[in-house]
Amino acid sequence: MKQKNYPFRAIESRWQKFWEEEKLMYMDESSPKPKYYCLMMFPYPSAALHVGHGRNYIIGDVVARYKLMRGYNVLAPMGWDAFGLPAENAAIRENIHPAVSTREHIRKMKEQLNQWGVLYDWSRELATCEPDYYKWTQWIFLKLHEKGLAYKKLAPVNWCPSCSTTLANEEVVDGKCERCDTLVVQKDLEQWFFKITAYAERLLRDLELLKDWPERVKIMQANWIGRSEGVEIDFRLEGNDEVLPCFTTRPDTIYGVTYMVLAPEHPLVERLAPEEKKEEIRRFVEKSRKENLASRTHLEEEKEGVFIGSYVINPVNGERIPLWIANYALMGYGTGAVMAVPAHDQRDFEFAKKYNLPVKIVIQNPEKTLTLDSLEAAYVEEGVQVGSGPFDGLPNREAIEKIAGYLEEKGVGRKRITYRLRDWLISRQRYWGAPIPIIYCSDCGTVPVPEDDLPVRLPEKVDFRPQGRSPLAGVPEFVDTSCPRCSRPARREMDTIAQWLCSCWYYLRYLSPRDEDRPFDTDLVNRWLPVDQYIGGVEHAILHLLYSRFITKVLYDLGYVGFQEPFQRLFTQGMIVKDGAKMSKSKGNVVSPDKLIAKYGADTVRLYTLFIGPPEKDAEWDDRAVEGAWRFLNRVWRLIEEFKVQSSKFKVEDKNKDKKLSNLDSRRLTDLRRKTHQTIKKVTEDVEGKFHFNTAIAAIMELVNEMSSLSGSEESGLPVMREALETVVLLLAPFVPHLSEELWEKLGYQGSIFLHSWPGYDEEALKIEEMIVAVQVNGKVRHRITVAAGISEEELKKETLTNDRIKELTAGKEIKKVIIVPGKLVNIVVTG
RNA sequence: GCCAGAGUGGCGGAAUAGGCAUACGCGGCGGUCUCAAAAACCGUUGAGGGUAACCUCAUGUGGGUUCAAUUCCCACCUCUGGCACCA
Repeated sequence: MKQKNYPFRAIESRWQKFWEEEKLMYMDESSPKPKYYCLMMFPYPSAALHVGHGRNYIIGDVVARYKLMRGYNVLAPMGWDAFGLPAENAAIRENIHPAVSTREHIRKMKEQLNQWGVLYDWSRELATCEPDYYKWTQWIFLKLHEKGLAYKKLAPVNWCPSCSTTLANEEVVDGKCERCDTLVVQKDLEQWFFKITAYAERLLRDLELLKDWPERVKIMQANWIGRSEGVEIDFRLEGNDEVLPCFTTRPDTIYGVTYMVLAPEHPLVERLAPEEKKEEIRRFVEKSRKENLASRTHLEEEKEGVFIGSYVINPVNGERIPLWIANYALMGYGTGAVMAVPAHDQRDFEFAKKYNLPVKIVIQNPEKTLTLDSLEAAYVEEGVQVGSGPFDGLPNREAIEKIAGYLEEKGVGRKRITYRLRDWLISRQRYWGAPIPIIYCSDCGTVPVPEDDLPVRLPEKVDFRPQGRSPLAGVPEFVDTSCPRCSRPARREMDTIAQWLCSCWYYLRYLSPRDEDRPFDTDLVNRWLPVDQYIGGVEHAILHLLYSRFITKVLYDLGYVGFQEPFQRLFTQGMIVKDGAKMSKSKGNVVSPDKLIAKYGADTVRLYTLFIGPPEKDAEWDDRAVEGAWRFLNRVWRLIEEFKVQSSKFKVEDKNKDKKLSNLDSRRLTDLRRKTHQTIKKVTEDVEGKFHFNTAIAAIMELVNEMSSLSGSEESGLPVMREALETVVLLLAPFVPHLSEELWEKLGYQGSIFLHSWPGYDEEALKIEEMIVAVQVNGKVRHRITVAAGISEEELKKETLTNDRIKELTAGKEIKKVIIVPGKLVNIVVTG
């Protein structure tokens, strides 16, 4: 007989059409079923998707379809993160208007999603570049502005020379632009910021609420926020009453301060320098500004500095402390001033050695006495206070508290908490983004655009190629406007909003995507959020997820939403790599799903993608291994074809399984029934728990293997066979939906399998009559015996010790101990 | 440097409230079908030894706890990711 492959092409197109017509995945607002919001991170429409991207959508689709079968009212929407640099750069490269290329990319990607059999409620589709969406992104900007959380200031900011725009701190990776790897430089620019630092504490604290987030994502966010407790100490400037505050986490080392360092950008530098030093200092400041961020913030970089020429006074002992500026002090952290304790800080130590500054030991090592001559590195371990006046003899851990208290009492310091987190730079000098809704009037100053005037539309006819200033500056119809307050001529803000803000709130918009009167419906949103399951790549651990949490908290404070965290559960899937590397066009290792789908169908690609390994881990793609998934699906197909032939031969119409099952005589059938129910249990647990689809699929394969070996059985076995087959099809449904629908129909059912409920298992069927127990001698498995399932420990012991083979193995030896592990093994400990 | 996570057959990976290591799949080998090949199907497959029953060795390395360790403890090595002059 010629083996025929199953006709996946016809099956897949048939069911894709059916699902869309039946609106299978369209959420029904009036449904009484419990809600389930299953959200996948929406993509940038910049290029065609590869199999690595597919993993995200396939996992999400499995979860959505599974929840559908579990009787939930599922919301699984999809949209497009369409604004921002990737879309704009692609547009520049292809020399097509971003609006056109974006639309084209969306069309292509949507087609791919459809081919994968991934379902969404397309009636809720949105794109962040549409005016009816970005109108509300602008509205959020205005709300933050109203609250004093959006401000403009002149500051040294990250500038990417290649992208010709400023970047947020979070977009600078290793001193390079996250997008194009160009070295980022510092520039002084007037830019818009969001005061995310005002939420630092809450963003950190509320991580504890996120019980179902991966631990590593929470750790990454906590590190990024970088809370540290310390003291801000006032150092008086010598010769006047001005005070220079300085943050430290080590007040216990205050007696060891031998110099002080200011960041080159520190505003006091210019003023404090005496006339004869000004030139030298100006040159140093210039030089360190030119250094890019990458080298300014790396340990390996040589520390350099210049003595300013003035002094400050140590508040605890009145010592005169020289003031320096150095490249290793950062303006953005603490107060931009560092009290230097070379004996107990490695950076200060290196700097002091280089410039011959004094070193003073104030924490003594209790193990091995430190001396100035032998000190080769800063001593940063714990120890005992020395040379610290009234605090001598205290363990330094205690001294931290004591000295902090002492400084507060004296009024020269206060406990403070600082964060590594900086305010979020939100303006971009690019075209493809939402215009910042601000107008500058020479009389009224900075005026927000009134809500009624939103959206501030992005003009279409613009030369959007990067030229170092905002492309919108070249569009007078856009820039020239009138002041909303006094109606006199005014100018619009020409920068656009960073794309990250657009993706900070899209999950709220999905509930009422066409609402023209408000960004989202508070009632609806409170009913549907937090998102039950968010699925996406770990690369967004900080940027997108931190920003979204921030915006949600702001909206909560403003009373627009009733929850403080947007995403209840988060799942971050691993990357799919090829030849050990991330798929990329430049490496030429991109696996396109199109060819594979044409050859094997979407179900095979889905099954392999899920089977490749645990979904939270990276996995290596192997084209050959796809065959395995393909072979398996064909086997399932054939099994059902054969079953149909067989059952028609016996003319079994009986659907009453229980009656048939009660007089089963064949042991193999009992075993199959047990396997069936074991598989239901296993698959359900794997899907409910950690999304371990790989082991769930392996379990189904085992069941199918057992059925194959049982082919050609007698008539009485048909109901058991039928139950097993139906189970296989139901359990496979979320993974391989097209084939499952088709087989479900072949088994005689009408309507979508996803409207049928997920199978439950029968505890009775799981029971076993006898089991195989491993017998160990001194911890090594030597034999196996078959015993009744309900056997007592005593009986099992007896049974084991009287067994001929065991007697042989223990002959001439003294049995010291017998260890019984119920249901698993017996270990006989012998001597000799 | 610091913080996570991970090291298991030729390969992807199973199994950790300690209890039969290598499930499932890929690849390999042998067979069936075929003039032949491919596909498909069936069997076999950790390494070494033995005619065989069986034996020995194997979960990154070295120790430890235990009747029993991939799983727990200590030290180290390697890889991946994040952070990295944050005072």
